[in-house]
Amino acid sequence: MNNPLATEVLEQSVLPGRKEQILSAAARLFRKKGFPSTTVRMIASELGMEAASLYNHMASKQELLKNLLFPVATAFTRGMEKIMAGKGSPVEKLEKLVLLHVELAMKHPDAVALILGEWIHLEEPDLQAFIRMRTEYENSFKKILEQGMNSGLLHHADPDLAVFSILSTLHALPNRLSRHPGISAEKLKSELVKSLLHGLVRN
Amino acid sequence: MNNPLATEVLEQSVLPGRKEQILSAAARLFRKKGFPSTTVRMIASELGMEAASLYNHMASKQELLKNLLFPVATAFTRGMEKIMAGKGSPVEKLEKLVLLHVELAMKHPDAVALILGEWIHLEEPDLQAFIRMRTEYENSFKKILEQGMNSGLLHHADPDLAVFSILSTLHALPNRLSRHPGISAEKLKSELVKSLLHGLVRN
DNA sequence: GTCTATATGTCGATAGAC
DNA sequence: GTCTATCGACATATAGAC
Repeated sequence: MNNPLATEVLEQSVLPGRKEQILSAAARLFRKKGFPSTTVRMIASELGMEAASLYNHMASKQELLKNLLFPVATAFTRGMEKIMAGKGSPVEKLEKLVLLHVELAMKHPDAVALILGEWIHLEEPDLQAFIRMRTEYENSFKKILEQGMNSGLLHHADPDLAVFSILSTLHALPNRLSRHPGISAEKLKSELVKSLLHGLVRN
Repeated sequence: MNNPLATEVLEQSVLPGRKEQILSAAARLFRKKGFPSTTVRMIASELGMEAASLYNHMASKQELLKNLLFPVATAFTRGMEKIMAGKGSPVEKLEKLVLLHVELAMKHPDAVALILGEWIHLEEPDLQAFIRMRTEYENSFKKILEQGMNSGLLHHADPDLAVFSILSTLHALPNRLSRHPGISAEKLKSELVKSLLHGLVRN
């Protein structure tokens, strides 16, 4: 990881410093209004300061986006590595992946929400780096699905389409959480596993 | 419908006039770069003209977004009404809904892609009107799911979460199509039905 | 209907006082 | 570390010639 702030941001210390406050406000605004429509004046206003003062804590607005997206992407990558290296059947690994998405979405709803659409506003070379991380994550996901299909635990289906289908839902989780708050991670995970893995139609 | 262009746009005449060319270029750019980051100069440039000339065919950039989003929303609403009024079991209706999303995503990938995230850039009162249409669509979707659960055709599950899960995937369909082109609508629909309705895990 | 020229506003970012 | 003041770039949209 090329960003020393990553763990700091995601572990969200109890007494956030100015940098953490700025990132938090930026995440909320980027999510609500989109990155290009969010002005540095808005971010400053959320913290009761002037726009110029922000530049004592950051280099640019673009840096804020980068420092939100990469810690999230790294957290997903680390989670995937841990799950792939661990024991368990492919089905159990898929359940762990669902839980990973649920937990990160609950812990950092605004930052996680940005991976749905705001990553397109990254500038090079960060944009390519981000896409690369996403592709690797999807490939790992597909590998687990293929293992499940080859071992007979899962029905045979187009693995690319299955990855797309499951990840489309998991990426949208922050939207779901903001509309229906107060659900537990375990409950949400088990409902998602039912819907995503076991299907709705009765046999 | 308050917009006389709607059917015209979605039916995409074989010899598109200037207005249709502008909407088509705008949709492609709004999708690729986002609405706020797309400039009217870019749209004009795609058609080999100057930005000022665009204003002979439109009132504002905002109007372009509106004239792309509402025809799409209306097409989904009309499709839903037709399916709900028709015959068939809840499961068959769900399959028809999947096909509706597949066909609209294939016919108008750029415009349909905008309903994923760009609708937030609508201005009032259009924003409220759009959200209302979306909520009604989701309620109809939920009603069909509940009918399936009550009649024993579907497993009992949280209907709100099921709607969220299925629609998250269907809304992302344009992304899937741009990455894996060349698939037939019927093939894509049947794979999605397998993945979304029947589940992956073998019993 | 398209052009050049421009009005008007806001953006991200910097300079320099305190 | 926060402020006021401001720069230069670029945005949407308009005016008016052709």
